[in-house]
Amino acid sequence: MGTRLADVAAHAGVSVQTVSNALNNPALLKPTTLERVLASVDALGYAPNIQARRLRQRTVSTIGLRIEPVVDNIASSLLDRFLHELTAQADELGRHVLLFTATSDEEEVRKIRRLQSERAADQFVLSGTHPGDARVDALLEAGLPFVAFGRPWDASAPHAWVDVDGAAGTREATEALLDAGHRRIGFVGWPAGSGSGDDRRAGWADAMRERLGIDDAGLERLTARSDDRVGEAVDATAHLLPHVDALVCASDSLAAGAIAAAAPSGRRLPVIGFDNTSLAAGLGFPSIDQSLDEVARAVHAAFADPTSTTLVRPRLVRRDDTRWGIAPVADRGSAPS
Amino acid sequence: MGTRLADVAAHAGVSVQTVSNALNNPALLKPTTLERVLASVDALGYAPNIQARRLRQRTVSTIGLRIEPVVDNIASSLLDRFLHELTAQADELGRHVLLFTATSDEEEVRKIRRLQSERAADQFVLSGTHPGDARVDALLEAGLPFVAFGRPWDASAPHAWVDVDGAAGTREATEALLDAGHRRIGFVGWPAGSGSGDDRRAGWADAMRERLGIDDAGLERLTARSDDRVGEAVDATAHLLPHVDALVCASDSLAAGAIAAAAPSGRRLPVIGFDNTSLAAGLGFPSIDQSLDEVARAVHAAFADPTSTTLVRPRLVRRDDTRWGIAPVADRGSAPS
DNA sequence: ATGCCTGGTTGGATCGTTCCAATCTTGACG
DNA sequence: CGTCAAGATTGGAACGATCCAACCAGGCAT
Repeated sequence: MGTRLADVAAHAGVSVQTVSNALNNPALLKPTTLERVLASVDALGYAPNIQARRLRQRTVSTIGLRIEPVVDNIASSLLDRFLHELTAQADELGRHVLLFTATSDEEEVRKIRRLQSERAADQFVLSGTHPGDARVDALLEAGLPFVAFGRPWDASAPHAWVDVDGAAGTREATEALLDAGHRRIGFVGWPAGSGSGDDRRAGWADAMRERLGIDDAGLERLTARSDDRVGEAVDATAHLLPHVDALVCASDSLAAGAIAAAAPSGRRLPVIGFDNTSLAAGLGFPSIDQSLDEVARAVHAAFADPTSTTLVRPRLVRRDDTRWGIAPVADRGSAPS
Repeated sequence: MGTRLADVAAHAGVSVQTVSNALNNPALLKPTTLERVLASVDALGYAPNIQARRLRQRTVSTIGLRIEPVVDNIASSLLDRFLHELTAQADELGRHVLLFTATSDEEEVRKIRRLQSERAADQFVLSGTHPGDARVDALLEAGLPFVAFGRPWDASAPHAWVDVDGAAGTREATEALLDAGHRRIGFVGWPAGSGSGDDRRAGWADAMRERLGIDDAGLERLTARSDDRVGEAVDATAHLLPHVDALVCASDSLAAGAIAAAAPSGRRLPVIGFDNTSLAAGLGFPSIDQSLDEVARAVHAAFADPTSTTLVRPRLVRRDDTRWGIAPVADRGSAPS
């Protein structure tokens, strides 16, 4: 509990500084002294007072991360998983993760400023960057060290970022369906202009263009758009269903909506979601997983190298659950002709 | 950035101590000085160095909380929501939340010890306490300040805790179904012996006994049990379906399984889940919500009063979504005779 | 022997705040 | 007009670590 460096020093018969060196710079000590000191350290169960260290070193190695207030939506689970990975890895790197909440981007920037100036955190992660994001420029201008989870849509200066290659994910999903014999593969996405939504559609579109030679007009006819809610997606996909034999979706909510829309007909329609949330796991449909462990790894690395930029490749998680009339991806039997 | 108490003091023409008092104990100052000092404070944009304060005060007002490593399950989302609430309220109380991960209860205790002795956190939340939980006794013995989220199943000494009254929740759900005219209301739960699982079943059982006079044998015939996975729940509820006209479930996963099992028949069967996770929101079935905001509030309060024990009442969230053949709770039309 | 260098070790100052006790004001009152 | 108490302000010592520069022993060259 209350053992200080001085106690260990007295116990080992050396100076305070030597004990400090034993822990932080062991190479400086004569091997025999080192051994003796370390023995005293764990004889007394000493652990350094982290606050004192931080005060002296003028660094807190703490990552500040905003989390959203609770809402009844599904999207947040993605950030939660990222948070878990980030924390697990931070443990090993001797970093800490400090959470705070904010209800708007402006408030987030204010709180980051505050945390920085009161030295509660000295590194920040901006998650969910989007086109027109004012946070990036605000932090750049203030000279605050941060890594963005999300590519720079329109930042005025370069900065460290990590993002998931959504297009690569939907492309993989689309090609898996093509390989399984499907041809009329539809896409259910969000309204245009959302950055990552457009990115996800692009992967599907590219694959369809390349492999089947479909033109833009044709692609548009295979596309449905809806806000990210199951209920709305049900309605939005209804008109698309007669014309497709498989679906790639920009999110699991949309996928769930599509499945709900298709269920009454009794058809076996392969549907692939995005983000691999609990919704996909629960309903049992395949989904594209964002590899958040890799994202977290890249974020940690980016704190050391502020010029780093990383695009992580997501991977398709297959599921062979056939409840709800969901057909597994590789189920050739469900592919017409 | 680097403005210190001393800078403010110089600017305002007072001593360092006076500035400190202005911020922490304003009543001590003459109103005119107070005003002058505060003016200097925000003229210079001063924010106290939190590390220095913690070092001096020998207290860090930081709550340590373990989060589970990522797994593909649904249960974790509950803890995540609790985390969000806890954090949001901590912000306002000047507390911080520090996360760490552990893969076993033993590791959790070790890490808590460590965080305590290095003064990284000085308050802890133990979540998901269960019968036979060794963590509680370990922390009690070590004299570490903690609040349990979960009642004390077999702790050897009293301690602060907060829990959700699961029985009250399932009772409310059951009574809502009874009021809607249902009589043969089944229960889908976990294998006996899980503490909170037994608690949730008790609420349903009590209501059925009191209102319909069903005996234990009868209740047992209306019960299905399954591990907390959608797939298993589908199989486990199959035999129950012919004998019930509504279901109360111990979790949303179980509810989703029950709904999946009932879907093929085309029946409109009201199903109520527990925890109000994204699965319930996504599929659109009613669920019992744990009121995690109240839980978080009680946890914060318990840190101030270590003898505090709180049982929070959950509330039924109704949904009138009829996809999947889920009937809304109050839908009399679906209630037979 | 004197000086010099290098590997080990040490003392003292410092990070920025709050605690504690002492000092200075002020005003009321005999 | 001096005394005393309460009110307001202040100086200095902590909190517990690391930084920095200085010290010491001894091996080697001069």
